Amino acid sequence: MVGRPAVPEVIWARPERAGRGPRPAFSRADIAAAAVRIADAEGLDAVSMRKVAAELGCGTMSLYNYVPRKEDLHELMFDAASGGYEFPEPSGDWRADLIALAHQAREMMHRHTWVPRLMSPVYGFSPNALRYLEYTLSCLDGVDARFGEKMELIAMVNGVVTTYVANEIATAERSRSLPWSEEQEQAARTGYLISQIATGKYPRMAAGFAEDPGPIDLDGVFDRALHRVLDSFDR
Amino acid sequence: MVGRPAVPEVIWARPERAGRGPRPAFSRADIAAAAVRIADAEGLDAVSMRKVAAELGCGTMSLYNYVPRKEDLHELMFDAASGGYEFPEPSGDWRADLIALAHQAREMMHRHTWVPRLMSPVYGFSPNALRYLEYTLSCLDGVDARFGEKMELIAMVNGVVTTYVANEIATAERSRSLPWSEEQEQAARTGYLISQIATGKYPRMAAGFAEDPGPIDLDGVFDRALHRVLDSFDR
DNA sequence: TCGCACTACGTACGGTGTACGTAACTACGA
DNA sequence: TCGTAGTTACGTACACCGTACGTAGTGCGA
Repeated sequence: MVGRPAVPEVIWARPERAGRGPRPAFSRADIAAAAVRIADAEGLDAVSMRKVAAELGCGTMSLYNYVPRKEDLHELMFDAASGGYEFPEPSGDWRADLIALAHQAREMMHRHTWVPRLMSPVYGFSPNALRYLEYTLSCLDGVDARFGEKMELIAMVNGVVTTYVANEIATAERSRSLPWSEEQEQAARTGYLISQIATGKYPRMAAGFAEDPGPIDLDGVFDRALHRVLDSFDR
Repeated sequence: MVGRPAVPEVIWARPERAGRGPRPAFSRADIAAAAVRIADAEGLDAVSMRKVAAELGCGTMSLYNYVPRKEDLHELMFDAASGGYEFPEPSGDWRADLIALAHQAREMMHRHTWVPRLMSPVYGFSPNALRYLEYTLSCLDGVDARFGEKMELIAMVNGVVTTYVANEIATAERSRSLPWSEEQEQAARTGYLISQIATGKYPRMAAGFAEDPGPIDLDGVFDRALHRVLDSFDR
């Protein structure tokens, strides 16, 4: 009898080791690490129950003893990726602290490009997500604001980070599953865009692209957006 | 011979009607509408090539004459959902105009809850996306800013709308595929959260939730975030 | 009129998540 | 101490997915 429940269950509420029966061959960390290895190497879509089980060296259905649904595997992955943060003692300058944390998050997502895609479906509070949240709140200890306001600030910062990194990554991550190169794809897209602009139906876009400011400075765009959000809370 | 290309291609660059052969039985709008019907009724994951073909009343593989890859079907869906905007003459108050547009977008995403999930993978410039962009730029005609700055503003506004609506929707959209009710799921999640907070490991979250400000005012959260973004460009 | 590019679509392949059944194993209650 | 209940392990099977490929019919351009 496989222990899949007929009632909602948070995977983190399950004990890693049940009382009876043989001792589990793998820990949650083992499983998460295997899934993360696959996702890093071949992309999130390559993470299947079969492949993770093979990576662990066990039968496919054995995995279901540890992870009742694939969604829970994603939750393990997200938590594992969130486990690498450094939480230095808050400096007293909450803006600087949040900026540093946002940069950590951005770097993590560049290392694990599948994380932004997991942000929407995974809305749970995994252990490392809770640690992250608590630390962020600690950075705001000196700020005179209600809890709700602080949470809104944190949500906006996290939102900006996720949104912007997702955009930065989009092309690269997409091209993994395509039978042609990223450059070819880009060329086709921009070619169509240029042809559309050339129709004259979009004069403002035409004027804008005529300026040609050279390649986009992604770091600058990210930092400006981040600073704007922080400024908007810093009246 | 099915006309699937070995080279990248933007679906919008394809002519709807080829010269030779029998006239196509469906238009792109027909196909998009069928897919949208399914997604609205059963969720995005229920949109498969087979189901869309069945909804149209044709064989599965016939659909590939119109839509070379499933990704293109998503692009059609996104464009169809973006086709319902109203673009009133800009009032001269760009903040008000962008707020109105953001509210339109939010309402659209509440009607078509699958749109936020399509925002990341679909990064193309569909016809209606271009119209939307051009209109947004026209709202900023009087603003003294470079093209790049305006685009950054638009990106932030769109980002906020998508992020926030995605969060608003997450629970409801998720619960569609689950064998239990949304309320049961919520209860399990918050139950775990409470148990974690009760451990004392997260004192700031504990203190915050102890305040208990009642149910979250989603409209207010959305509007505040939107206003903050606009303010940050309005020095 | 010829030929070719197109439409239509059935079949088939390799993949997916996971329900279910069976066998081995171990900690707990008696 | 000894069942036995609950766990681990895992093979098989089902329904579904995207889509490659082949074939037949259709109608425009030459």
